[in-house]
Amino acid sequence: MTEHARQGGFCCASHSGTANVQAILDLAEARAKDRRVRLTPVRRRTLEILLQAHGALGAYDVLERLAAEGFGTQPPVAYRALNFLVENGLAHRIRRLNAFTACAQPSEDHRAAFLICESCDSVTEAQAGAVNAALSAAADAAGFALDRATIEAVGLCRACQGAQA
Amino acid sequence: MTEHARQGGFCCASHSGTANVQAILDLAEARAKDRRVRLTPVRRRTLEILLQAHGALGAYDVLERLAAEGFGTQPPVAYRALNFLVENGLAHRIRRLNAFTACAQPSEDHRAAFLICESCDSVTEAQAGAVNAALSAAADAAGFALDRATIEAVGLCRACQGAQA
DNA sequence: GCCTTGACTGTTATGATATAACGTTAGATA
DNA sequence: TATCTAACGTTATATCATAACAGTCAAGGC
Repeated sequence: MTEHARQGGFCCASHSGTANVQAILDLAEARAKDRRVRLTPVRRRTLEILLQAHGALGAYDVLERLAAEGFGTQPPVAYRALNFLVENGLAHRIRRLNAFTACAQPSEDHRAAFLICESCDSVTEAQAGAVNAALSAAADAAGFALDRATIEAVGLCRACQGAQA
Repeated sequence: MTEHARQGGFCCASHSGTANVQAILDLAEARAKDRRVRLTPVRRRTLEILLQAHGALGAYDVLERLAAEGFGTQPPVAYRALNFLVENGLAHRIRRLNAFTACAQPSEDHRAAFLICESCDSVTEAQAGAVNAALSAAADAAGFALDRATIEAVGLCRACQGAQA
């Protein structure tokens, strides 16, 4: 699974609009200040790497890039930065892919659901308000105190549906 | 994470009622016949192991038990049996725990959601009809052709809420 | 400004999870 | 029974993740 590479070909509209990247980095800075945590160089660079990536990146993919730029070369370097970003709502962990992706709308406390394309491995954040509401209801019914949830859908993205048809 | 052991203490009502185990095994046999697949000894035993377990088991936990009973000793033995069960709707993979659990209601094509207790690691299947409906709607809205989904909630089960209060 | 303190970084080492590939065995079926 | 394919068990290796520790740096008290 080393290659989550979707490097070639066209890019989905929602990702890596350059303006957007800058906006998110600014927001990350602001949030760090708010929360009294530090968006250090590795952390910031890790976020940039995720933002520039098409689709989700594995921790070792991120590590490779960080190492190439003079940051540490060992797994904990990547995992720590990634965990920081996840804890601070700047990135998400995609469990099905053992991978991470930048949060597309870090401004909302949005408890995202993810749409993972089986064909091109792209990951899209979906509006998950209704899904989470339904899940809350199901949890309530079971007497379960819900804290957080992983919601990951697998299927075909719009582009790949066309390609397969 | 080798020890998902919740061996001691009381048992949740939904699991390992012995009668229930037999019923599920019978159903598994029937389904195998239906589908023209074989519920071989390893596969059957693997299902039993999952049914007898409290909570989810890691592949290596299952392997250990299988090996002790004279089945193969290497990881693929467990993974193949577990994947067979998952593919045939007799077990579920819990990604957050890197673990597997027997399906509690294999008779329904129920696309389950899971409620994972942070305190005791118990895993409960929840009614997920509404959740899946909401997810389908969100996928539709994004032009995404949904095939299947992972829905895993983390929080506190009823018993552990009491214990923590 | 200087020192203390705690957070952060990078490292070594190891643990945990998962699969590829191949030869052998056993079931189905013609 | 001969043949074919699915399943099994193995070796080997890939992949993902964290524990523990030493050195470094930034922020706040003095």
